[in-house]
Amino acid sequence: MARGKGASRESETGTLGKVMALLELVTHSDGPMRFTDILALSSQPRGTLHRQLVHLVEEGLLEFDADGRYVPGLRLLDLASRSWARNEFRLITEPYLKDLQQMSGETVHLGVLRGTSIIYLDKIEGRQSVRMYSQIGNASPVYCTGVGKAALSVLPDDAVEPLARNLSFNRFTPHTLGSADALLQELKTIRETGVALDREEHELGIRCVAAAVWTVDGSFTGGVSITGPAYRLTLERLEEWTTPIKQAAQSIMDAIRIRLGPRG
Amino acid sequence: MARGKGASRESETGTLGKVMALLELVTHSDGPMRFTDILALSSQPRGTLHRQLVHLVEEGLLEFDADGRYVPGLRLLDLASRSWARNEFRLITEPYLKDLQQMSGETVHLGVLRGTSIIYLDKIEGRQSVRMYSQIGNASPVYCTGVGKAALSVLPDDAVEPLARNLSFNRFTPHTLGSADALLQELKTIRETGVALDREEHELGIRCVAAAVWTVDGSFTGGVSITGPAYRLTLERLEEWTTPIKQAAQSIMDAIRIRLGPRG
DNA sequence: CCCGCTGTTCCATTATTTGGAACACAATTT
DNA sequence: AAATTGTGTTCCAAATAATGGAACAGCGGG
Repeated sequence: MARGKGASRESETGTLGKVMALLELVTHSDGPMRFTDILALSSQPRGTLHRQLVHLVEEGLLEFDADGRYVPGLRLLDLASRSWARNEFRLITEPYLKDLQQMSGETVHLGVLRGTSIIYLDKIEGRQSVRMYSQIGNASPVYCTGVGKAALSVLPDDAVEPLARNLSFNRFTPHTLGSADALLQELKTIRETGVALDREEHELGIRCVAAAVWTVDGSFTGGVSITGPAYRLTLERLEEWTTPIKQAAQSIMDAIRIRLGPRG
Repeated sequence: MARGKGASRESETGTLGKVMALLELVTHSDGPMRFTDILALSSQPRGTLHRQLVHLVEEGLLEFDADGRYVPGLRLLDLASRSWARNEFRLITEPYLKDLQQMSGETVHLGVLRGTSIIYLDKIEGRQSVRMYSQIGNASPVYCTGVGKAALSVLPDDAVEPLARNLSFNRFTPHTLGSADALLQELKTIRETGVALDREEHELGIRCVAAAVWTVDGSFTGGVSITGPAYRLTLERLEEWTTPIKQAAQSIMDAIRIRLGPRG
């Protein structure tokens, strides 16, 4: 009942919430974790922690490797592949992504806003696309990705402000936006031009142009982007692509409206 | 304590088990489900079911779309992408898969046995690899895939028998093996030749050669395969590839042994 | 042989889940 | 328009599962 405006991380979902926090802990770590590693990070008594881990392993969400360390389980893959294969927005968007890819020759992404992250829902690469999963599903910060900034630019003001204020700005490169004010300022420009640029803000040598894609009912807030190495994606190039990417975003939104009715 | 030999689906993992069963139900359905749809399939009282769904939604494992239907949540993507990116066996195997792909020009898979399914851990396609996720993470039956049969062929006898007896054989094509006996018979041949063939047993027009990859401690049982359209993968072609694929499997097992110590 | 580190088990206490029933609300039928 | 059926949501005492402290086991090193 007491769901605040989003200040403190409250409302643990009973047992499930605790177990998921644990799963997230192990999944987001850099490598396999031993019991003690987890114990140190989880602020739970040993007995409890142990039982929760056993449950997660029994469910296949974690695995207990031969060296006695916990690693993410493969059941997650199965669940996720179905989640992805059936995603409505991804299915609708797919052909437009392909068009953008062909037009530009560069890598094209579809991302969606979840909390303070962008989750990449799809990715289409130029030639030999080898490592796809490495990007799809990845959660990246909103404030240093083209799709992230584009998505924020179409949120209502009363939603953007608090979200921006709550971010912790990690300086990935010298160009990364470093404060809520800087971000809000940039969003103004994005609203005027209709496209968001990532000028090596997340990774040095990588630039991108993005346009927002959203539904009025808020069920989807995200964007599409064209990404590539800075030496190919000169500022002139990016400029050239602003029109096609805005058109693509518009076409996608039209398609969503047709497929999903008046919600869009 | 009472973990039977695998006869009846026992040992619900307390609350987590029930909730995961629910998540699986929704995730494995053909499309979005309404509350009532789920209620009909879940044999739980409305109140309970409702709260569980709310919890799953709060955790991002399910989403409640604008039409009031439940769909798999995107948090699964994030969890899975990390599970995949870090998977030890996949990382070790990757270069060998690439070699096989280059040698054959066809699609190459890495799969691992989980229960009575093969989960595809990796896939490398020839040219434009567009739909990757659609295969990675997918769980396919053991008895009608090359990787599945190869994996079974290296299990100890006392493990194969009960597993085979418990399968329900779904006839995907006229060539699908239809009984435990047929499967066990085929496994004999596979043990002799060292490779497993899929002669359009899962999908008409698709053939594959596979070789098993496993560790003696049982922490990995799976295989690699080369898959493609029947008109290109003639029986002579498959024959040609038996040696390279067996060599690749052996190299992978050597690499595992080196990386993981004497476990392999 | 003893010590310290790691992981596992036990069980009374405590908190959460359960599930029946009542409550809303909308769409359909009479 | 009123009644009915179908859907989804809320409530709360009873049943059940999770908790967590402490004791137990195993092992490698000093």
